[in-house]
Order: sequence, then structure tokens, then C-alpha cells
Amino acid sequence: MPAYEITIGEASRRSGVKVPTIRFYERIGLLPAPARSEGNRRQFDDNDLNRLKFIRHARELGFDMADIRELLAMTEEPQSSCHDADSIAGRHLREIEQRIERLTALRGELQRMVEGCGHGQVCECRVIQILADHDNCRSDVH
Amino acid sequence: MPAYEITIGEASRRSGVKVPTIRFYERIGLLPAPARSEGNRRQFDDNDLNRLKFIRHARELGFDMADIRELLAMTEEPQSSCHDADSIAGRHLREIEQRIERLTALRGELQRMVEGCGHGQVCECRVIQILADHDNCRSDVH
DNA sequence: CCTTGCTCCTATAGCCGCTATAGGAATTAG
DNA sequence: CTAATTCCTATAGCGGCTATAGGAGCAAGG
Repeated sequence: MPAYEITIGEASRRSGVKVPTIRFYERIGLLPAPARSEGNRRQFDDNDLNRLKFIRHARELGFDMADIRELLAMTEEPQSSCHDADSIAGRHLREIEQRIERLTALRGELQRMVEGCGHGQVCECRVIQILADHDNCRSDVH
Repeated sequence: MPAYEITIGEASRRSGVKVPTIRFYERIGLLPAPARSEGNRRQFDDNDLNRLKFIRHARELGFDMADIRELLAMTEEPQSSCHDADSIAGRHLREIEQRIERLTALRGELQRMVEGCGHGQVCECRVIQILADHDNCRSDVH
């Protein structure tokens, strides 16, 4: 069967990647420029669709563009070692773990703030006080 | 005692906010434009320093600029109700909790990926497989 | 007094990963 | 045949900085 013509709108619906984002991915070279119809519309195929879904999934998992480029390149050489994929994922896992730790510490601080707030005046508000109390925390948070 | 002249560099060291970032905060109106010396250097005072520390702490806690503007405005009206500060912090706390949840789910998926990887070829790599397996997750992640 | 090297100044561009807008052209539905 | 929808390109903007270029001021050593 001949590949059924997939417009950008349909590719968007079927991949979960928004139309302008698909064009953006093409511009930055994450997605190969697809064929065009007579009227200059993009015509995607199943390969493109798979690539888009792959990208979306990786983005949902928080991989950045550089990582995704590497992972995509690997899928194109299925015989090569998966050591790199493993180490990208492992590094990312450690980053996520650190973010969870930081956010958990942060949640503690916010909980203390909100619980300590007596709902009175700003001058005795724990939320404001903690923010103004500058020497009790050093961490960077993202 | 007269306020000791604080240069931008010293303000940076003492607040933990980088020099270009201080200038940036001034430009976007988060920090009032300070007095200038004869040679056109910024001269900060203890008030500015406190404001910078407040901003840094709030940024570390992940508050965005709009929230920080509101919180700063509140500190200037200490008689007013702290209901708003409380609700900003509460809303932020809920956001953080959601981020923790998402990241925890994500960590699980990444752990499964990394553990499942047999360190062999890409064609049988679990990391790549999970990414290419498009229909097993719907969440948005930030 | 003069040079060296540091800090400071402004203005502008770039980062990431999109998202929005303007101003059209082509296709599709009724 | 028209009206609505989809598509096209190009460009600017978002948040929250960070980097760069091209100077000017200032403090310390020779």
C-alpha cells in the first residue's frame, strides 16, 4: 500500500506535537524536511510520525534537544552499542533524582511557611518573614 | 552612621545575585534604580541589599517574577492582610507537589529503562525501545 | 606620574524550547 | 461559488537570565 498522505495537521493530531512545534523541529534539523505537495504542503510519512512520537516521548521524559539528537542518531544505527543510550539515560536519571531532592526540601520550606502563616497582617506573616530571613538556605533550585 | 557605599560587585557578593542579574533586575523594575556616584557607578544601600536577598531566596524557592513582584509589594505595606502572600505560597506549594509527583513517575520510567538495558546493541536496547513505544504515557512534564 | 589590571558602564545579542502574530495562498465543505 | 479551514513563510516574543563588545573609572605598584 502506498503511504497515505499525512498533512501537518494530521501529523500533529497523531503525534501529539503541535503544528508550529513540528515546523520548529524541522527548522532546527530534528526532523528531516518532508516531501511537498503541488500546493507546497508538507507530506509526512509513517517514519516521520514515529520520529515525532519518539521526540515527544523523550521531551515528556525531560531529555533536552542535544540528548534527543543523540538518541535519534542511535536509532538509525541499530547494530551499534547501546552504551551511549544507557549513559544518557543514566545521567538524566541522576539529574531527575537531584531535582526531586531539591523540590522535596523546598516543599518542606513552603509547608512551614504556609502552616506558620496566621492569616493576619503582613508584618507578622511567616511567608514574608521566611523570604526576608536571608541566611537560612543556600541551595540552587530549578 | 552614614550608609557605607555598596558597589554592584559587593552587592553581588553579599546578596548572592550575580552582577549582570542585578542590572537586569533594575531594568525590569524589580529593584529600584539606585543612586549613582560621580563616576556613574551604582551605589546600593542596605535596603537594596535586603531586597536582593529577598528576591534571591524567593527565586531559589521557585517563585516566578510575577509572584515576587506581589510579595515585594506586600512587604512595603506591612499593615495589610497577608492573605495574598499565603495564597501565593499555597498555590506555589501545590505546583511543587505536582512537579514532585511527575518527576517521581518519570524517575520510575527512567529506572526501568536503565535497568532493562542489557548493554548490548541499540536494536535491543530498552532505553530506545521505551522511547519508541509511543502509546504508554500521556503526562506533560516540566 | 604612569601603567597595569581590575571593576564598572551601556547596549545588544543569544540561550532553550517553544508560542504567537501577521499576512497571505491553497484546499475543503456546504 | 463562497466561506471556513488549513496551510504557508517570516519574524518577534516569552522567562530569566548570560555573554559579548567596546569603552570609562579607579586603586595600587613601580
